[in-house]
Amino acid sequence: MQSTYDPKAIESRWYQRWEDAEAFRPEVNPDGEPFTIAIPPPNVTGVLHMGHALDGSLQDAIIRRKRMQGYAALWVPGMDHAGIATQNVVERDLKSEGLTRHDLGRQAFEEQVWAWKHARGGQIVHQLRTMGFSCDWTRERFTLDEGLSVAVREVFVSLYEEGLIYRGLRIINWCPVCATAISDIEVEHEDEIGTLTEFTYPLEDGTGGITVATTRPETMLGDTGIAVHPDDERYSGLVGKMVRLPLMDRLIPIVADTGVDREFGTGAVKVTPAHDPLDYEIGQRHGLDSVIVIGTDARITEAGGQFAGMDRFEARVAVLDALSKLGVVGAAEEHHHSVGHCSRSGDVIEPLLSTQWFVKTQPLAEPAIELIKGGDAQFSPKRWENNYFRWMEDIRDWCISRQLWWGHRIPAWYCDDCDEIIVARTDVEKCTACGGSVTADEDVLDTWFSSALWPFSTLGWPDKTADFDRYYPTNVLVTGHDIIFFWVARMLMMGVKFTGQTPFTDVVIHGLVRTEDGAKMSKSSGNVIDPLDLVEKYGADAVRLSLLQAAAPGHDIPLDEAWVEAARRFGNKLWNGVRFVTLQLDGAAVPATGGYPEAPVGIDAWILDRLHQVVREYDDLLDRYRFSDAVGLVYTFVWSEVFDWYLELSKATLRDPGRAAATKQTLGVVIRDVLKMFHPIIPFVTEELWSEVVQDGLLALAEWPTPPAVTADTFIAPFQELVSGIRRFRSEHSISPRQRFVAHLVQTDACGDDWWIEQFDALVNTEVIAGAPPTTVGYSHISAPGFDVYISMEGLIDTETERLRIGKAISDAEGLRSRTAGKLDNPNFRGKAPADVVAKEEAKLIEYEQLLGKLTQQLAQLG
RNA sequence: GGGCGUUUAGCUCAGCCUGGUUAGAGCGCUUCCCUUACAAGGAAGAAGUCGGCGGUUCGAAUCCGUCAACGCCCA
Repeated sequence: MQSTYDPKAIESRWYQRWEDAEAFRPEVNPDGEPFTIAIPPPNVTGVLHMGHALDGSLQDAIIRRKRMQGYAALWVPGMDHAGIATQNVVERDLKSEGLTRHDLGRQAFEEQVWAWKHARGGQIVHQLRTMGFSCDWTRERFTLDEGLSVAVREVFVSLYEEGLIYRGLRIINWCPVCATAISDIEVEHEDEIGTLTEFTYPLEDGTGGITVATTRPETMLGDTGIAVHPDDERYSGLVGKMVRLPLMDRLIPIVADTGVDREFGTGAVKVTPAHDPLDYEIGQRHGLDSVIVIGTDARITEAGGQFAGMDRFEARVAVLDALSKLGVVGAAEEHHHSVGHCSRSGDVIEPLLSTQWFVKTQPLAEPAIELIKGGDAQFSPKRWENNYFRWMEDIRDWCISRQLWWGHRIPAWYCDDCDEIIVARTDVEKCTACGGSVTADEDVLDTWFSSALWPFSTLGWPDKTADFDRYYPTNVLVTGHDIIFFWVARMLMMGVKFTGQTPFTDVVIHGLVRTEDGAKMSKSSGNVIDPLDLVEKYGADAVRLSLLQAAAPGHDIPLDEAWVEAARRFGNKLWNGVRFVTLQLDGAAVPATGGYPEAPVGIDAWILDRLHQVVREYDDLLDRYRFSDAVGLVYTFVWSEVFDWYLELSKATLRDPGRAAATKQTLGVVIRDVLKMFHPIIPFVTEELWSEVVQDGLLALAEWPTPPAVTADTFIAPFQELVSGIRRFRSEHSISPRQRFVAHLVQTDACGDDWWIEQFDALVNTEVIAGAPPTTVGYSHISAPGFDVYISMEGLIDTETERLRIGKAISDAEGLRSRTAGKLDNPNFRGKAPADVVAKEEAKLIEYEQLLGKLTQQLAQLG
């Protein structure tokens, strides 16, 4: 073995071997109970970022352990087609050649996107391999695959037939840059400071005017009414009258509507039904016209008269200016309001009256809420359920049509001769009503519509496939809290609707990876940390380990590169620990399973007992998705117990021919089980080390450890305390580690063995004389439960320093004693606390008092 | 306006669900040590009134209430 750990060399060699062995196919455990995870599909345009690295590390930690536990573990990978993003990428390429998609035409454009997908899309799939994620690539899926497209069409048509998908004229969110409608949750609201300006519209009868206020003056071109609250006495005489809309010279009515907020502005509002959701409702109730004055290109339409062709923001200024000239503009004041922006392009959303396809979500939401309430599925951490319920209980219809060319075409055809709309599973050529020719709907579906089907469409649904039968429903879904609404909620709705059961039983929610100082990573602020850079620098294992260490349930993770570096150092530590073991074993292989010593004693029994406890606790934490705690547990166990203590202690035992064999055996199985425990976290280095230790088979396919319970003596903790005490003593007296001295060791409790005497040489460079305490004065005294050590002060110890050392020890011990005594003196504590807690405190009190007695005596003996 | 989260060592964070150890980790800091597994290391140490106030309890970082600051989501 090399003396240093080189992640790059190791990581390049294992992934292919795993795939060659088909290790990631569930068929490796043909008799195992199925365990399935469907990956949150990354965008086909995507490249690996920290979010994917975290999300994948969590899923891999879960699935690798399940595989080792004998489950038929399946992690289904794939990508989604990312309608808008992918179309944008290809359009950008076209633009560099001076072309638009319209120049190519729809079919040629689609071919171009497929060509792009095959040539340059899906980089992320290879990057996921770099991270070591154990997906079954033979089952990789893409949302535009034929099978998944069948699923999409089946769901669309079924929902349409049931009346849960409809086509309708509604105010939708229009993104002028993306040139498509988007759904409500793709709109991000930002608080902005606008100007609330008052205008006065003249009454037709010449008896004055009515003053309204708006932050969007340009929309007045589309006003078709004025609304006031019916109980608003200021305007009660005006309801029913007509006003003359300035600039447009149009007569519009004043109506009374309870939807008007009397406190806002003047209490009278202009009504623009085609460009505001609330106005649209008012317009509907009062039969007002809807005049679209801002088009899909965000410019004023022909209906905007003299302003036609002007950009909406230019028009805002121009309209205001024109109104000023008419003398109808009144007060203007700063106004804080929320403005919707497209989450993809960032452009200001234009509310626009438009005919689109919608999913009627409420009937779908109710059973999906029940899945969680009834315990068929649960969020972890549980508190995210509240978030889910709040959104689901107030859910609004989902606009699913997109004015794009890349995606699942909406399976609707319109008769050219009659009013018939045909929605069908197979393509339609003739009108089913009149036999006339038909025109296909131009639009495609929201990408999330196909993603909502992912857990079952990837397994072959709607066909009754063997995979669907065996691996559905999936067991765990791991994702960030940012897409609970976009994806998790919709999968639950579609899953229960179409398969009759929950698509997954556990929803593990994790946080977002942030920068070291807690800022959100974003391209625009240039603070993005590329996981592949970190992999290059520290190795994929280090990236995985550091993310999992930091992954406290459901919390955001500020990523400090120092953690990644520390994680790589752990890899080096593990590497060298294994190197020590293999040197001791001198070429002998450790069995892949079992091989535990029959009747271990001494340090072997101690470490095997700890191993047993740690595996149990680790399993419990992982079962509860407490990744940070679980990793912390085994990390500390390996470094602080196995390496810092057991390995050091074993050095003495290994020199003893009578005990070396048992310790070698113990070293082998302990390190082997450590590799097993760490494999789901850091697969590459553990697999490499497995090939050195076990020398057979793949760790990825090895059995999860189940070390037997061991009865261990309890001497190790006091012994550790004693060793630390002597080391501290050296440090406090500035005694060089090289300076050897004699220590009289007195054992006050029988330990049943004298193994520790030889340990002093190695651990504290001290010659030990065991037996009775020295009778003369002039000794320093170090105690631990069961042990006393006396060290001659002559030529070694400065009396004044020793006085200070003992004085400090006394005050520390006195603090502990009084704290414990205080509890025990309280009759309520004795009366109400559980007996074992009381007993523990009593034992502590005795220990502290004994220690204090010894220390006081020592101080007295110093003179 | 509604909901959620955060506040613990110089820095970045665990621990709180399920109350009881001398409150932990990494990085940083101080001192010593290149002891043939590892200097990417070892040993020892300093460093925290657990955001404020109030309550429940024999006992609170942990449970409850309240206030403050910061952050996120929804409207």
